[in-house]
Amino acid sequence: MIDSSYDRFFTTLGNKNRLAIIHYLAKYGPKNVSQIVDATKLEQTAVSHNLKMLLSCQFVHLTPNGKRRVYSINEETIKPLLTLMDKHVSEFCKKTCDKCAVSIL
Amino acid sequence: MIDSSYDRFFTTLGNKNRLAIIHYLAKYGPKNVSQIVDATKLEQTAVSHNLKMLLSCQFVHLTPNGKRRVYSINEETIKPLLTLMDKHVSEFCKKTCDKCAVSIL
DNA sequence: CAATCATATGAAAAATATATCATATATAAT
DNA sequence: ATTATATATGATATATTTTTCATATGATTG
Repeated sequence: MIDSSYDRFFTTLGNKNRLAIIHYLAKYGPKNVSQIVDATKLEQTAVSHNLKMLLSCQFVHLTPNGKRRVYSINEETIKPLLTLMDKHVSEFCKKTCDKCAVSIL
Repeated sequence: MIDSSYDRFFTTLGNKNRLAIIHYLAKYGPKNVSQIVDATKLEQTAVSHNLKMLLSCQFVHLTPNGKRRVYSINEETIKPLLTLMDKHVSEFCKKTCDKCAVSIL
């Protein structure tokens, strides 16, 4: 199954908390772990675990700064990706959004 | 968490078997359930369950034909999506593909 | 260099997703 | 109408993910 390579790619994105982190970084720019913890109200360890996954797929970049670890979004991939999703939602889920279980923002 | 709406969207894609179905339909055009079962070597019930999820996100379309149910890919979304993924993989995983756990096709 | 702050790691527990099994439904053929 | 074929559904079993907990590491400060 030659295409199963995308598997991890999508599962990494398919998670509320990781998407929350992505969204936060996309909106407010580079942030360190504590800031992400404060913003998302997730536990520090959960944030670290999720960031590790995001980093391993290179959806985020890491820039250590002293004892802080600053994460930033990989805009090149994430921005068009989210745009594509928005497009899909608005085209195919216009009036039947319960059908596709994706709410219109 | 305004962006959690994408959640189901990505989890639906983040599964080996559903990606196999998507890939098969993308490559060979509209197929009925039995054909998908034969091609993917999955159980019929598993295929039906997975098709239901894909349909609910409108990644595939359904055209009943007699007692057959013919599924086809939603090219408008799937094609650019896979293109985007390919791009990401080839840009960010060139030599370090173990890092992002996505193998180059 | 001991203490502290920021973050990461690994293992176990809890939650969620997926596969499987039994069965239902719908169309078609006899 | 009965039987066969194609597919779907719901409940449960199984597998995978995610969270949590305890602790480790690494940089900074006093």
